Amino acid sequence: MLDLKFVRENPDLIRQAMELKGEEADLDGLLAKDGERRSLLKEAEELKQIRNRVSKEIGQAGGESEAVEAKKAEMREVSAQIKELDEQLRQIDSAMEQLLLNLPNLPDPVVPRGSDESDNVEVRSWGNRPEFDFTPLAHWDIGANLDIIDFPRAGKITGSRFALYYGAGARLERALFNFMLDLHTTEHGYREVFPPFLVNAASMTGTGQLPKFAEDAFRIEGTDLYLIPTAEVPVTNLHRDEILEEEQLPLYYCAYSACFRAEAGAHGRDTRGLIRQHQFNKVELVKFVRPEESMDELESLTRDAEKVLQLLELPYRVMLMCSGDLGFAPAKKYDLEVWLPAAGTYREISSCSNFTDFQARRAGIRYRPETGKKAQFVHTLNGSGVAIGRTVASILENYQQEDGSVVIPKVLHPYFNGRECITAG
RNA sequence: GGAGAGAUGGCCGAGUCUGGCUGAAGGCGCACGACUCGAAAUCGUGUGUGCCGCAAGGCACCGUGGGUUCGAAUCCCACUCUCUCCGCCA
Repeated sequence: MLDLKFVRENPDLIRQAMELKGEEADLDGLLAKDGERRSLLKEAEELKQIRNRVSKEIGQAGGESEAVEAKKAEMREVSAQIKELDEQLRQIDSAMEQLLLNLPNLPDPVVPRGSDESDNVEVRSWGNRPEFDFTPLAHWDIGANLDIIDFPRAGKITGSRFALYYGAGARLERALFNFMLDLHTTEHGYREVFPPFLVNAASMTGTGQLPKFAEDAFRIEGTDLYLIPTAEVPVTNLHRDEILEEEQLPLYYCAYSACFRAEAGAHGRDTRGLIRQHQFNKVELVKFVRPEESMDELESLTRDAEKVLQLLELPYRVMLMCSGDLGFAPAKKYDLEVWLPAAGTYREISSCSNFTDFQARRAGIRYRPETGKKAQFVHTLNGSGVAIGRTVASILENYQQEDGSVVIPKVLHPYFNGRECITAG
């Protein structure tokens, strides 16, 4: 969310940002309501001032008299007017709130202009893509051949876009999030959090999933609760409506969670395999930082996520998102894309964003720069560290052998009792 | 699920029965000043947030939302959350 005063004073900047991001929002409607609100507010407050003054007089007068009765009668009328104005104000406020919640964050000046993913800029790449002297299989075939991933039965039990793991497959999933949590907590200084997987609407609004992206989330019928699309939601909302001490910053958290996404609007895309599931596992990194440090913190957050892929020896590249592919809430974002040999493409496996004060303002997360000074909004960041399902897909494909087996990345051996290879049977 | 208690400022905690001069006593913490070579202790002063306004100033906020009243932290209703006891349960 943007500051209302800022919006009022810089409508052109907002218009430019929406243009760059390709976002639509009713800015003119918001500005019109803002003017209307201020005049109503003035009127209401003047009446309240009168009421406060006269009520005090009535109290001081004590007892009953004709003069007092006259004042009461008069204030009855004033109160009725106030009630009416307050009702109008309430409606305008909530309408403005909705409009404000639908304005996108401003892109950082360094973000390249562009309309879609083809305009993203490769910042660096790492690792050597494996060369095969056979035709590499897609991970869903490898998983089926080894009998470690079962899509048909997951479909029977639940439906499409769900997966079921057996044996070494299940263990690989578990090994990966243990490995990632261990790495981030011991090497990168993150505090581990194990959050609820259901959150309320206020939390979803705080991080920006609501109100704009309601159809992307699973909602529990008859409740105010949503299945989390990412641990970003519960973890960022840890400090909702709090004022942090400056010495606490920066705060680094990492969390494993299952993630649930409705994938509305993705019909027919990535229908096979682990790439696009309604439920997947992920280790998420979340930071709360001082505003002046957030861009540096984005760099180190991205490096922390990259380290996972480096240790797993999976080739990847880092993409700087262009304005058109940036999305609603981030000011700046890097995607990590991992190599998938069967498709011969890089696929997003992590998304690292600096939201500046956009989420902090929605969620009321502030810090006090100096005792006695005014509290101000922190900057929040998060990034996948990394998505597990896509990591499994990438490992199966990059580490596959001609005989159908899959070598287990070295760094995972301790999580497999030293086992080095997944074979059929 | 049943019975009861509670929710007040950064924290603790009065005020609620008996509505008004209470944005809210007192304490802690914090900031500044005095004392000190320096510190502790002590003393003094100050210390919430948001909104409107060029300003002076005004308005709002005592869990949330309604209601009663000239006037609500205080009375009434609903809801949410917390705690205690009982029941049930992985």
